[in-house]
Amino acid sequence: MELDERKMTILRAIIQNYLETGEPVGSRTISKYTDLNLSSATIRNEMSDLEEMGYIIQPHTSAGRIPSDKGYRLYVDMLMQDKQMEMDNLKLELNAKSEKLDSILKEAAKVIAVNTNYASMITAPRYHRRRIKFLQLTQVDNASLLAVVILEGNVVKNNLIHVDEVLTQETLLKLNLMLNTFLQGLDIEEINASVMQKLRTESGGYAPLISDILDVIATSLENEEVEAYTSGSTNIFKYPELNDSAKASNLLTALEEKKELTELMYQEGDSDRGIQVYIGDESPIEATKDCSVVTATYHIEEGVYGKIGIIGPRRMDYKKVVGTLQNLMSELDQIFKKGK
Amino acid sequence: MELDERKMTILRAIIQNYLETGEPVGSRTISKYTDLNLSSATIRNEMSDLEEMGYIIQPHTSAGRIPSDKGYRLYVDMLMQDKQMEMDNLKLELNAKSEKLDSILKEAAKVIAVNTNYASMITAPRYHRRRIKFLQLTQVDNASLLAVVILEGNVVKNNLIHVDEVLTQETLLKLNLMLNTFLQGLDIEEINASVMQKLRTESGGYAPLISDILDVIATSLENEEVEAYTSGSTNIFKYPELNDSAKASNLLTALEEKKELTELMYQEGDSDRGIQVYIGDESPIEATKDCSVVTATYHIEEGVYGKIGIIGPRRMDYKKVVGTLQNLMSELDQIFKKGK
DNA sequence: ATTAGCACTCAAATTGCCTGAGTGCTAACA
DNA sequence: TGTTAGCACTCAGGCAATTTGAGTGCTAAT
Repeated sequence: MELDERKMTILRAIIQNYLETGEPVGSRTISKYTDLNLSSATIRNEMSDLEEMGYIIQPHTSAGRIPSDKGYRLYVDMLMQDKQMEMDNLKLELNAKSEKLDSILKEAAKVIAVNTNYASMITAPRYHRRRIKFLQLTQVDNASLLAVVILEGNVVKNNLIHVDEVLTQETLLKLNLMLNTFLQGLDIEEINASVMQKLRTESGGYAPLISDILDVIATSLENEEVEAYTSGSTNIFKYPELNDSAKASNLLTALEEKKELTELMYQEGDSDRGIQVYIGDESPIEATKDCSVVTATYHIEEGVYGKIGIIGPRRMDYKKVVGTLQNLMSELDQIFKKGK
Repeated sequence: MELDERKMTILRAIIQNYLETGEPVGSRTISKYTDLNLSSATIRNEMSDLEEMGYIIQPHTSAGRIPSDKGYRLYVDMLMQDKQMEMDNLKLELNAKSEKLDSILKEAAKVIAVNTNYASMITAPRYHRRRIKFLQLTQVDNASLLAVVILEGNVVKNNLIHVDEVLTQETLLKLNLMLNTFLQGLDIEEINASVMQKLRTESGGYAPLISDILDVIATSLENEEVEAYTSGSTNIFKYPELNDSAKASNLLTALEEKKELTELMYQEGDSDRGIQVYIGDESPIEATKDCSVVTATYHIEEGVYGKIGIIGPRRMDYKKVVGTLQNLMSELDQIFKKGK
């Protein structure tokens, strides 16, 4: 059987109607809805065909039809082809003077959630391949040193390190110089045993201190779970089909834990494949089997990028979501470019 | 009418039973439950009295009784009097080497949520009256300065500031020295116009830069919404009485927004009144009208403290919750004392 | 190829009935 | 005078029967 023009029109009508109402849609509705001027009976025949082909489903005999995952998939693929999305013009309202990564991200998550009425999540750029740009030790008081590490992309990490002795200004200066000389430009994985060994011998009497410092820096950078911010998770209550307590609880737990979702977002290998859409069972993780997830990538610079995700019901307004994401992506790209 | 010993026993029995089951409790249950050896009929009479006094409520004719807010209140007050709480011994598993405030707090929130099976929230210590301990500018690259501010309690804040010119090492050193001399030991509110004026004149050619810097520092410290972390918000699904979608949605929104809850926690003026319990309508905020909220204070040092809150159903296991909070409070107090 | 008509199906809402838990009251008892 | 047994009454919740209405599939006519 062939998926001709008319069948497509009908399918699209079914999907769009279902997106709006969330109720199974019947033949009569379609007959009025479209401008095909066909009677409900004809539509019925076509719908029967569409069902046979697997694009729509009858939840039970004598109910209307709803799109299957396959149907959604077709619809989404069509959408993605005509790139011309209408975008509402969203703006991040940010404190321009000082750029704080996390507040940008939080804001972005919120903007998305509010605009789309779905749940959103955004991950901080991944440390992976992020290089050390600058590094500094400072004596804060008798017992503690402050270690500040700035990574490419101007991500700042700081750690307090407890020490037993007070270091002189001179020693600190020496240590700082040394640390920077040896570590600048390296990414975390490149700080291997040989580099560390060299540092230790160079440091003269301060080998144990250096070890400590490297240790703290390394663990604080490595152990870093990818930071992630969610927003609008309660939006899911707006969609009755997610609104039974078991499903809602699962989803909310996933949103609270974030870990699994982060994996989902990064799971397509490391490359940036633009906007990805997971419909229902297509998703590799259990928690979102009843939802759709749309993810996108934003860039800070070569090899440093983060992800944005939108989680909503299967009958998500894909058009709007994709548009919003594209918009936000470019907005973020711009912000980070300016920051450089 | 008087609330004699026997009535108290019965009331306590009713509450305890209701805490366990969540179902209205009837006279027969109590007759068996307590060791008073009274028939259900007698209990009925007593219950009728208790209801008249407002300690218990009948959700509908011919159902059992449930505690009223007044009843809970009495129960909680009694609890608070015999301080001897059993505490399960919870331990924060923390990376001992570097102490990062936010990870301690996150961990604490989680520990509470897991231990109690309620939702928890913890706020970072309030900046209020927090003094500047140390302050440093560093040139990161051609276009940006890094400003690190360490506050009492070893809370570290950092900000990148964009500049147009490259400063020499010497200038930086001078600026740093100056900033520290003038600002050390001040709290945010003490940085007033006169201090700023003095700084500007002292700085010679760098007045505009200084203004910028002060601006960034001040706004970043002032605008800081009190940071707050929540955990276990999905625990509320475990309690059927909160589990209808309207209530759940409200509560979860409040937990996500955090703002209102933060206000609740700090609303009792600034002093530390130990453990506070808000039962149902006693709470000043709308979102928790169907819940109980228990808050406690932990201390970092004089005048610097944060709050912990537990949000659960009215029939919360107050005994356990209060115990857990006391335990955690002392645990936190200890951690921060060690850190000093 | 399209349509009107009709019989059929099934979920959801409505109704009525029953049951069991629980109460309040009264009269009897210690 | 406080306690208890007994009984009538209430009401939520569960269950089954019934109705309703939206929607389908099929067939015969156009």
